[in-house]
Amino acid sequence: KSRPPKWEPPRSSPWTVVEGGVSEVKKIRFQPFISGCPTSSEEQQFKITPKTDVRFKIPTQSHVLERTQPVSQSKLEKSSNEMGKIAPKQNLFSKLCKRRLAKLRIDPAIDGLKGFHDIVTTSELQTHSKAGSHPTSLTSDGRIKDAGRLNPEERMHMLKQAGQAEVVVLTMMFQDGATQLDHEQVSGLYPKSVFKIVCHRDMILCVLSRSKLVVCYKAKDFLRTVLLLYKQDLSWKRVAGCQIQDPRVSGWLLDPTDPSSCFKDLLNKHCKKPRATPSLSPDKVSQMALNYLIIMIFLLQLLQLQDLHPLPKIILEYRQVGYVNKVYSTFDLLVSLSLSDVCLIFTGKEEEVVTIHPRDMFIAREGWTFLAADFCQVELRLLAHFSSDPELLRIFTDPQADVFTMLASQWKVVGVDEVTPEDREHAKRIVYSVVYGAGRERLSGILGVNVEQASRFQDSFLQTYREVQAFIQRTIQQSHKQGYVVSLMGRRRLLPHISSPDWGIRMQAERQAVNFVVQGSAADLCKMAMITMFNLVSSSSSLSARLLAQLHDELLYEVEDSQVEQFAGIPWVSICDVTPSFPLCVSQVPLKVAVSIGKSWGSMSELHTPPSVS
DNA sequence: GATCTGACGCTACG
DNA sequence: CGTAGCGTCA
Repeated sequence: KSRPPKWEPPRSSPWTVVEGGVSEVKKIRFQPFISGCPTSSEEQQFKITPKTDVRFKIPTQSHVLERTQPVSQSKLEKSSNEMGKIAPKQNLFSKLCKRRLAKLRIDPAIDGLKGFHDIVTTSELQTHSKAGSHPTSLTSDGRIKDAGRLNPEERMHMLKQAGQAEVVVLTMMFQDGATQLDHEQVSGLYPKSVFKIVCHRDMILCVLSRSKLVVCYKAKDFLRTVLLLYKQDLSWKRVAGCQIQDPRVSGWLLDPTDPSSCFKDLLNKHCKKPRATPSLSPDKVSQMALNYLIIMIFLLQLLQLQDLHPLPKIILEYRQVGYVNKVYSTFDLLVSLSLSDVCLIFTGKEEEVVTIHPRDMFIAREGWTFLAADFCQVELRLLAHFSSDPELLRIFTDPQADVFTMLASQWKVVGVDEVTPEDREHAKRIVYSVVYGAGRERLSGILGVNVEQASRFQDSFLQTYREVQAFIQRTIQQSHKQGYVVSLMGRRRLLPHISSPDWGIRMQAERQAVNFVVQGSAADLCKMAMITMFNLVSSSSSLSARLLAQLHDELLYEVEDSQVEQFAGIPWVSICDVTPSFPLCVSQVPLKVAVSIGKSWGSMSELHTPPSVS
């Protein structure tokens, strides 16, 4: 009887599609689905001595599902029966998946899972066949209509209504007929004029293509699910403009302290405004209610995590093994390993050692290419912008030159050509350390010299870039005065400890102030670029690139091979300053974006250096 | 007994 | 020096 929580305060929403799902971990844990991967029975404790090739497949298994056995109808029913009686509780499995996959930062659901289609089709079939004969809560309610069974005119009518409605409420429906909205909740909210529709594809698309508000519990999951269901003939662009809100989140955003902030309140708040009717007569309420449509989405519990991505299963199996090797006992550790480091794997049997560059594990789909856009030294450039330091600006005027290389050569007193990558990294860390206010001791630790020398270096650095120091002082003063600092796009950071009597605490707050202005602004920049790119791609009819990951100042895209050139040709540098309020367009600091491409993340090579814009 | 939380440690990145 | 994430453990 217990269903997923209804209007509980927002928690970090995992990306589960349907909460609950499989009742027993055992049942799903060991489904053999990779050729070469050991199979197992449910109870049996087993040891796997994986073949090397299996292990190598792990990172590259973006298409594992193609090999997934089609789910049989009987299996469907079995799982649905299990579902019906067991209260959905987040199980170990989903938890694991959540945690592991979060690490990859690559959305597993919208990923290219071609094999998924089979399952989807089956589930749709069952959706429709079951809908008619379905339970009590569905058929007994005359307001519910199965869109799949409507005749064309009726369907047109429904679509029209969906298009006209002021607000559309979406809810997923479970197999026993329960929804994310209580029945009472629904009825109480909109007394007689509510339409419920067991949803149909066109309906969903129609609703999502609207520009008006759509309210949906677990909005993100819903969108993801829809994209997954119709991925074969629906581009995400089609729904890119939809406004879909999760009432929990939205309600919470409206007022985090108000526990009653919920679905109902959200609707009220949203709908009262445009109508501007302070007092609502019963008539008006029902009139308004006509403008709502409640659409139910019938989903099968089949849409479980393990169907979305092969990785969780693999991880689980390897977890069972328990000894990928002595050092890295679980696979997840391998994933979270330093991306720049080399990872050693010792195979169990033989004494053979293989080396893997963790970034190599991420490869583009067939016919696609990774394209990374890196905002070179944004933070330093922003520092130059904020401080207007002539020396620093001068360094950035040459678009070809590498700042840290120059600084390194200056520091080590060697030619620019002689600077090793290590030197460069070294210089980089030193520069940032000094700028952000590292103390003498700390600096000497990083620098690897004694405190005396570190102190000298620090002084000489700040002497060379006088305006930088002035900027730091300015920022600190400002933070003292107003208690907060502001980033480039106006984001504020409050610094409650800025006036602390404790010297240590106060100094820390001051360093944070300086750091935030620069680092926070860099983050603003990157986000602006992401938004601009999103709009650019979604409004383009041809481009199909997807953003895969954002690592600080690098945006990683997956681009169709044929579009690589076009995509790379995008004026990346000007991507950031489309906002009218963006001050950098009048700044004297040129930005630089390095575009690199590669078939795997580990083998990216720079494409070209676009001319900078000043 | 299972689950949540916060401190701490580690890494990467600037 | 700061930020961030994630894992462990009490």
